[in-house]
Amino acid sequence: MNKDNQTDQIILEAARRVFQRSGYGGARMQEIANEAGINKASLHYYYRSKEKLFQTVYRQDIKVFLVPLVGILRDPFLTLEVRMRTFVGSYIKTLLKNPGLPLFIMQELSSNPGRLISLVEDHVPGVRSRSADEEESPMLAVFIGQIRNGMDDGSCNKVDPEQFILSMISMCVFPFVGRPLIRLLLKKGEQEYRDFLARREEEINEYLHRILFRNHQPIDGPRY
Amino acid sequence: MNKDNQTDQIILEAARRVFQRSGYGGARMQEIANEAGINKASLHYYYRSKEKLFQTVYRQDIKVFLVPLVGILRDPFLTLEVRMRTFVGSYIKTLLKNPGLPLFIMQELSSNPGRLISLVEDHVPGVRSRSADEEESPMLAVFIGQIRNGMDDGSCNKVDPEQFILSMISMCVFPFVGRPLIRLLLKKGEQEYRDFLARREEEINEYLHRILFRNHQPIDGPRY
DNA sequence: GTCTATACGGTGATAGAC
DNA sequence: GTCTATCACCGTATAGAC
Repeated sequence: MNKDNQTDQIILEAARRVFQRSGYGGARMQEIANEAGINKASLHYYYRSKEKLFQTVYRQDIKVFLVPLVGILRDPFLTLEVRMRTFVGSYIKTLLKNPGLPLFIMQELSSNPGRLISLVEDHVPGVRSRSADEEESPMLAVFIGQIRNGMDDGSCNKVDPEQFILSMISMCVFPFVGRPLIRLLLKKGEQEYRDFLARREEEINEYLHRILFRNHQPIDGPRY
Repeated sequence: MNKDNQTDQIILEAARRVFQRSGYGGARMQEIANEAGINKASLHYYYRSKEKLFQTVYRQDIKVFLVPLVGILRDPFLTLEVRMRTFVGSYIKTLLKNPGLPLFIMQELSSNPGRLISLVEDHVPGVRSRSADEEESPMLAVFIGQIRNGMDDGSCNKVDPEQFILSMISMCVFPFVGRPLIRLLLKKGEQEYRDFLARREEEINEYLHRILFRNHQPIDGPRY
């Protein structure tokens, strides 16, 4: 093993795996130590407490999970079509690389909102302002505006923009959150399900296109 | 307080709330006792161990979560359109009544698949047979068959049936799993988000219709 | 059936040698 | 920086009075 690999990084990755597997309450410092191949006391040397270690991991994970999402949703230079395709593609790829991420984030956020909400807000600019001088989240303003414009000029079908965006996110994320249950339902093995997810990107793009641009010709011909 | 209310039922409901809030690892027997308004020792009198209590709760929750889903997916007498609308309507309603259910189920199933998979299989007939004499889950066979028929006779657009069904489930369930994050993203208060979810049923129905029946006229006129 | 008291094991955290 | 040994506490579970 390369000793040049910083020990604190090794610990962090081990902790990430254990926390994602078992959650904060279920994780054991001993298990993290084993996974990192070091002693339990060293954990406390690098990260003073379990809570501190957890927050370090969670902060990074939130960043990985939210930054691509937020960036693409807000980007002022993307057209509506490109924004949607970019979002779906980039998100599925991120999640294929970190399959356990979304469930972990939702789990902890849900069981302890007060403790973690500020960590989320650090990566979601604009949500903090409760001043209500804007009716909608500024993060979605551009996206929603494009959909509204499209509906006005007839290039888009009628949708509730927020419901539409939520549907897009749902189709991308839920297959990872519900993985064990869906695998059971579809009777798919581990590798088989991975392939299924990899094919999902273009399928979602097609669905979104039909919802929003039904009156136009499909971009691709039939594929089945 | 009415003493006729069976104590074991009161305990069960208290345990359900605490387990859903904190997960198995995070739940404390003391907290459950407080929530039930009784002594900690009485928990062990009615349910010998934490594990036993948890399994009782989890078995019921899985049933509530899966039985409507499975029933509608398998029902041999529903047309394709009615099956979809029934599924979405019944599912959103179930989840509005039990908002914490899906995250709880996925969480525990994911952190300890081996321990709970058999509880799921009890309520999902057919998944157990690994004999592979059918290529697909028998539970989805009818549904998938209807979609295939529709594609063959031209009444349906081309979709991957499994991807389509997964998308339907995703749009229904994810808004509940990701509740805290979505609320932040959309800047919605608790009641506001409930209203948003209540309106979601017809929106999803419209989306599914556009995906699968795009060439037909929409059932309703524009609503926005 | 419900309580108080307690046994028992495990867990986070620290002290101190090396 | 990394280890062994140990502490203080907490959580599950049980014993036993009423």
